Amino acid sequence: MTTSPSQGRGRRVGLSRPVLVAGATELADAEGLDAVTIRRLAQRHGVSPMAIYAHFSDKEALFDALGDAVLAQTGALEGLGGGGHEDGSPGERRAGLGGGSLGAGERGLEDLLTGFVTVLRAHPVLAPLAARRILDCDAGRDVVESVLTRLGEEGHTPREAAAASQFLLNALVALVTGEPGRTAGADDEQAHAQAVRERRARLLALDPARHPLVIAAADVFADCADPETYYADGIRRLVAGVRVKLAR
Amino acid sequence: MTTSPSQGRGRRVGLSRPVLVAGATELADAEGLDAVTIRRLAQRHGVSPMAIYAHFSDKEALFDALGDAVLAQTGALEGLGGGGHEDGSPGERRAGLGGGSLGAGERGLEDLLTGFVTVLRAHPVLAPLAARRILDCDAGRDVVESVLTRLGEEGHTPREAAAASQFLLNALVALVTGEPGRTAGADDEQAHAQAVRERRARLLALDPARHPLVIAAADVFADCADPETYYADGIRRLVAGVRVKLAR
DNA sequence: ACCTGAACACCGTTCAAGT
DNA sequence: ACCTGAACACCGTTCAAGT
Repeated sequence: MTTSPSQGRGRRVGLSRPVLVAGATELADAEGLDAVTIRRLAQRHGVSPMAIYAHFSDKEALFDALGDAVLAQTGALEGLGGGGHEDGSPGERRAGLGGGSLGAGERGLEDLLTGFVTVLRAHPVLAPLAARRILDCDAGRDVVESVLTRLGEEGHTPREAAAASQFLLNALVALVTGEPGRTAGADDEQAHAQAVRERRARLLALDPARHPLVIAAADVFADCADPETYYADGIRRLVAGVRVKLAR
Repeated sequence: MTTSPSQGRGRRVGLSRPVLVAGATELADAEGLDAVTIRRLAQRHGVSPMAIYAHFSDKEALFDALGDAVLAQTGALEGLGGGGHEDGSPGERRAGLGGGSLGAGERGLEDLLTGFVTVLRAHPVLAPLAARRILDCDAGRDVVESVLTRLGEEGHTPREAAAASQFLLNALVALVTGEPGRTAGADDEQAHAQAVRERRARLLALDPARHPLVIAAADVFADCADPETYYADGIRRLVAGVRVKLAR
């Protein structure tokens, strides 16, 4: 993401964890997670496969690092960990306790989730890896800590807040991985559009007696026409759901 | 799932798609999705790897069939497709139009989602495969059709209902794959308990200045003490979120 | 001390040979 | 016509050999 990676044979000078993570991320973005292979990563950096093991104990460690790297991007966003500088008003931390209405604290939670989902959207195929790592790296825990803080301000008990944060963050990953437009190996715009068209045609060819509503919704299912609205609405619904008072 | 599969060399008599799907499912449940391999599946049924290709064009087709098989289990549940015979009252299909309160139609949607999540929970590692296939097999489309019906009864427009159903079903998969107790290769109870203990200890060892709330919630994050409540609450929140009137 | 090539035990899949 | 074994092009990872 920073500089163009070594091409052809490539110089083997700058081999390091961050460099390899960047290379693996580009590989994943371009060709999917299955393309992220120790051997291909090594080849990409003009090095023997075994050189990778100097930086990652095994493939699982590499994948963990990919998830961690995605989560680390949240640090560059809004006031997550504690040193943010965004548009949100910085002094509303303790406001809106227990309120069910749309008060000041609400905006904070929605902004937080919007920022997180933006990070996940940058590398959709890595989103599941990030989800698995959220409690296993500082950046991920910072996100969770922030969400727990907001939920506590809204009057949730620690247990409730913990369950709710799990719910929220997992659902955000689902939003990203389940985004309608998503096509596995759609490198270019052309292939994507073709896949969407085929998906739509397949739905429209269904038995109208059995699946009338699915057919009527074919356009929505085939492609995500407006991702911004898709995510904004999803987050609105999730936040509203979390605010529901559960019977105990 | 039906009968015990061929063991040892095994008889190669009953080789068929359903038999292979059942074998692959047992393999996935016991050792994870990575253990589902053409070669291991063949060996398990006392047959050459190439014999598998008589029933599935390639590995992707096998995985598709695994997802479809999970979704097919929804047919054995409540009144999903149209010929159900469960506890729910059968005549409330057209009731509760547009109501935002907790009327008759609501119970229907929650029951529907509960049934679906129960099916997914039977084979958690296959849940993502089922999600990808939901619009590509009849059983999956029946579920979607039912959800769309309930949402329409509640006054959603077709577009809204389509987006909401996507949201709901993806979130359910997230609920299952993100269930706290989940441990990758935890065959027995022993290994699971050990993994939970380690996870908890790791959280408790964090810096209390940076992650006080995460530490306080360690128990909730380490294990899902009460799955029934976890899923019931999650579904309640999701349904409530879907009922929210979005500003347009 | 470090990086490497060869090797091992696996993959999915192709293909020509066997019955 | 069907199933198979050998083969090919890949994997992740181990290990002893090179510099």
